[in-house]
Amino acid sequence: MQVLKEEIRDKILQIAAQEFLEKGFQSSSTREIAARVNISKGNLYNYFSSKENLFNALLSAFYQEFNSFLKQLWAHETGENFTLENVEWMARTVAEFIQEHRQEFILIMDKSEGTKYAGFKKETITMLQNHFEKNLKAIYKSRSGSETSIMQIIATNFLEALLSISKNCLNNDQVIDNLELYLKYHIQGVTQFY
Amino acid sequence: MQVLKEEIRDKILQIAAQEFLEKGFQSSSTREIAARVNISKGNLYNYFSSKENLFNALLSAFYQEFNSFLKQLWAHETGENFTLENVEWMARTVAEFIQEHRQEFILIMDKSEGTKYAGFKKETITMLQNHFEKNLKAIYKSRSGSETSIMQIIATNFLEALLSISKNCLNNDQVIDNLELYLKYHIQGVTQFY
Amino acid sequence: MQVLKEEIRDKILQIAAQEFLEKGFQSSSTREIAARVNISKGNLYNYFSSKENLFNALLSAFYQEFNSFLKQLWAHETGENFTLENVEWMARTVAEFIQEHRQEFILIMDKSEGTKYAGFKKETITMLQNHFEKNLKAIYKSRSGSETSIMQIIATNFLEALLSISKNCLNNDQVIDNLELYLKYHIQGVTQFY
Amino acid sequence: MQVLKEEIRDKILQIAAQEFLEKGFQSSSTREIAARVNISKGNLYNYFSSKENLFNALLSAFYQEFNSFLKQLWAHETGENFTLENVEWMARTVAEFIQEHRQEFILIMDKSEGTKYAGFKKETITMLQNHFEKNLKAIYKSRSGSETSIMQIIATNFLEALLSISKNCLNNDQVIDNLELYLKYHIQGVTQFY
DNA sequence: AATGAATGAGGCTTCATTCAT
DNA sequence: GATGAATGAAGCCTCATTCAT
Repeated sequence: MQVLKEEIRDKILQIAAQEFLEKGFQSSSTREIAARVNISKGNLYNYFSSKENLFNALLSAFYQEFNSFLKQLWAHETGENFTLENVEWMARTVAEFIQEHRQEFILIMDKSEGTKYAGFKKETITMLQNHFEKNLKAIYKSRSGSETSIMQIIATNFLEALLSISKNCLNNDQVIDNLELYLKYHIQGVTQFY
Repeated sequence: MQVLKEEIRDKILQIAAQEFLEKGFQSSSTREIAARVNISKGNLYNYFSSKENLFNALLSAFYQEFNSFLKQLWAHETGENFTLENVEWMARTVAEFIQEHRQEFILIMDKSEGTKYAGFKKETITMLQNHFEKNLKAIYKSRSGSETSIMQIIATNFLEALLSISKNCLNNDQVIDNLELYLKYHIQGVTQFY
Repeated sequence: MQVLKEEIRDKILQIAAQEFLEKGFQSSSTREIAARVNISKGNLYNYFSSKENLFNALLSAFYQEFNSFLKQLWAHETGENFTLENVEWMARTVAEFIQEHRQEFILIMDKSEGTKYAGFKKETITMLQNHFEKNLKAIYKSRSGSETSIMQIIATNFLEALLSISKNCLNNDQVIDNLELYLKYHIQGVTQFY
Repeated sequence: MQVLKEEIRDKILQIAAQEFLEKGFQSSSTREIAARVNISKGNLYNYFSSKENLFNALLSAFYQEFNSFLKQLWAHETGENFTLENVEWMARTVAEFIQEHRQEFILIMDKSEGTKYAGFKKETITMLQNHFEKNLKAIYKSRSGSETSIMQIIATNFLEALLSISKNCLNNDQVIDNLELYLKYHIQGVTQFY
């Protein structure tokens, strides 16, 4: 029954990802993961030193990449963001990223309650919101600190759209297609505020 | 004694709603709820036969109402859905509904992991999607069962927008304001598809 | 089988004390304690919120008392410490204290590795050592910080003598007898250093 | 290969001794020992068939030696035990022994909880006690089996003094110095009982 | 109806030891 | 001999639920 270490490690990561995706971090159990991997509870800890650690192993690389990715995205912005060219470029860029990081994106945004990434979704939405609020017509700006801005809602939407695409799209073309359509929808909807 | 019982039952429901809203179903504990209600753990089970049962009690009425509400909403649709008048009416109607059912809406959509309502959000999105897909230009229709339609994404967005508003808006005016803005954004974005 | 709460609580404390005395804190197990008390693991935690907490419950009162006791003891010192009268008084005082706190004294001094009391023995010995080093002939004083003073050894001895008596003496008379003898031994042995 | 084996075996023993001294038998882990020796956990079991076995290997030789040493010590006793000469001889003899067997002495007396040597300290104290009780004035003799003799306490002290010196003294001169001082203290204190 | 003690399964984790390679 | 993956019992603790009172 001796199996190569890499194989088992990969299988753990794969099954853990499935479990976490299905139930979220808190509701997943190491016992269940070990059982599905077909190893003993104890052996799991030869590969990952804790449940949270196992979760992090799925995300730490992604975390770095995602932040770089966002920077790169904002950097590309010019005065003419909504040209056809630009939208297409953005759709392709984001689509590629999503395609490669489907699982991680969902995990970090939607399944990380109880881990150090728990607040990441909110942070990202706030970042998007701040970004969206630049150049906003004065009339639509959030009036006082405690009030909700329409841009918070739209930023949430934006992230949820990416999540939705991550959850449901299987191949790259689909992702690009849907993203482009979504961006058109978003841009057309959003122009009235600028 | 009947009166007393009703009081306790109501208080349990109220506190339980708070707990579930804060922590979600799985991470809430009957112990904590009983403690905050100021009754014994045992007595809780005289009112609700299980934790899930208590959760359901918060939602069963809402579940019916929500479905009726949606039907009523669709029923009102005419050929001219996107008139100013219509949008305003819809914003007011939905705002009123949200205002009255804030808690239940958030609970059923976002805090029901581990209960029989766990899949309700997905179902609702599918229902919205189907609705949105009526009258859609042929070119945008989802091509096969397993593929994602742009309308699935937009339906997700729609629901998330309502959730975001539910979570963040405190008074009715705010809800209406934000809903109207969101609907404008949504409609303007969406018209290209029809 | 329903038993009064106090009875169970007392039985837990009693059995826990036995276990801790036999094996020390670290090597004792909550499972074993619960089994010997004849309750479930879970029920133990209705009475004490953790293993360390259970240990502390055995000692917290004693900890206060012991410190007061030492202060009281030092306060009584005069220039003529080694009079027959004084020694007898001290023997009686300490004997009484030990008689009442046999278990706690042993637990805190010898069985507390892994708890917040782990360092208490060392601290107490240092305190005794400092006390003994007052009025010491210059020649016997510890020469540099890192070297051992004979008074450290004698302080250790002093504490171990009390421990030995705690562990082995059953009735009050015995305790007094042995303490008096020990004090004579100690004093006669120690005078040469002053 | 024989040479290699011996080297590893020795290194295991050396590191194990350090670990056991630091943490005691129960709290030391084979994993840590193997890691510090730079061999695999599995290989450790080629040299020692269990954790306890490894502990025993550190002590079995010493166990014999210690008993011989005590016999030799007692054998040297004459009617005039407390002459300056005698005390100096004893201090030197014991000091030499301690200096050579520091680790083993501490291990067997203070770090053997959970091994077959757990009771050795008590046994040794009893042996010392019996020795000290020879020639004791009748009045001080322990009266019945279950009662404590002052000599039990003093024997405990004696052993603890040796332990204290073992733990704290670094070079031979210090050991001799402190032992001599302790013996003076002990003898001067003890003569009253004879 | 009310209490809260009691249960037992399950949660995460560690560790001595075994065993296939 | 050597490796280190694998095991499984045990460790501490939590929690929904039941039950004697």
